[in-house]
Amino acid sequence: MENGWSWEQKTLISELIQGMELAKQLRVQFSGTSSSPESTDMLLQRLLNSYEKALLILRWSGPVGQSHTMGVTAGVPGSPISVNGSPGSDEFEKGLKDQQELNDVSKKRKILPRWTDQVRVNSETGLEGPHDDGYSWRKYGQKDILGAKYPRSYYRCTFRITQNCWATKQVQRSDEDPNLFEITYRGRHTCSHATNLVPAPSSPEKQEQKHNNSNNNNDNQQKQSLEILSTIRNNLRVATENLDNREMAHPFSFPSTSFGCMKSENSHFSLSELDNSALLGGFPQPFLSQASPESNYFMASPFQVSNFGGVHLQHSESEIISAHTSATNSPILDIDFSLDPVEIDPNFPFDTPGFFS
DNA sequence: CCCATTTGACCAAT
DNA sequence: ATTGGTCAAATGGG
Repeated sequence: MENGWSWEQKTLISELIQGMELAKQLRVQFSGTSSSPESTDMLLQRLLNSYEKALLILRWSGPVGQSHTMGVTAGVPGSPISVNGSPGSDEFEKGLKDQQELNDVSKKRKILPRWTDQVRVNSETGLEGPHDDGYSWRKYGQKDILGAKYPRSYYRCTFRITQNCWATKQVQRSDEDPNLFEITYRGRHTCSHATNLVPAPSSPEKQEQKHNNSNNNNDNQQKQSLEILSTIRNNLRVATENLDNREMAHPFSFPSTSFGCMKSENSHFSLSELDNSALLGGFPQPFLSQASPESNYFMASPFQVSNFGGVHLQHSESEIISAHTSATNSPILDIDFSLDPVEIDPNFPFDTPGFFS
């Protein structure tokens, strides 16, 4: 299956990614040394931002002749770490095989898009874990893995119930390098259409959910708004926690709510990020922030990329667009009862709201 | 009291 | 039977 990208485009992308990876490695090295001047960090960050933007622009313009029916074709993958031994092509083949099998026999297995990312954590900077990738996760399990030194943690989206968001992730600490975490994402977030959470109560205190509820379009959203509030609370908390980091150097600060299940503490969003949010109808992705591995792929082709900047896409179910856009206001229950959420993959990547300019 | 995490049990896939 | 993944009761924090 061809994804529509020309060879030149692919090459261009890979070159950009490579440059970005190198820049990130450089930054890691610099951040290790205490003697790195502040300006170096900032320069590197700006360098990375430039890469981000370039990649974004490239992808927004899309592959040549690509039909944009699927909306955004790809997000820029996040936080590529080292290029070390990433089994890119193997994974690609694997994904391809899976996909073929999936097409041939409609296996009723729940195969969600899955990709892994690696996050390195500066252990001494008070950062406790790789966990803040911009989404609200709820831990639901932990398991000792055979042959692994550290247990694996299982997280699901906080909004699984209320918004039928089936994104999950697994966090596995690396054996040899305890500062390295491998995070496997499964499924994508569909929780952002929590609509009217835009009014960011600048006071995170327990405002009455009921009041907001009247603002909410539906009746069954009571619990939802409650969770939203808690998310907002989390946002604020995290935002303050992370202030110590290098993130301070970043010119853009986000209104700390607004994005569904997204947390917005990744303050080094670039302008392109803002554009994203707008284009995607409030469905931002924490692109590329080195601290935010959550890099959602939104691609028309199930396996457009196999190894994109350190993010290994393992396989991806073909995207089924269940278009509950803002027009449909009660999509959750509908999906809940009429469709198997897993099989249908209620993810609605983006119905290309952004492409009509 | 509410909510998130912990943790052993359970289940499903090899 | 073993292992990875999820559930859900218990626990603990705010």
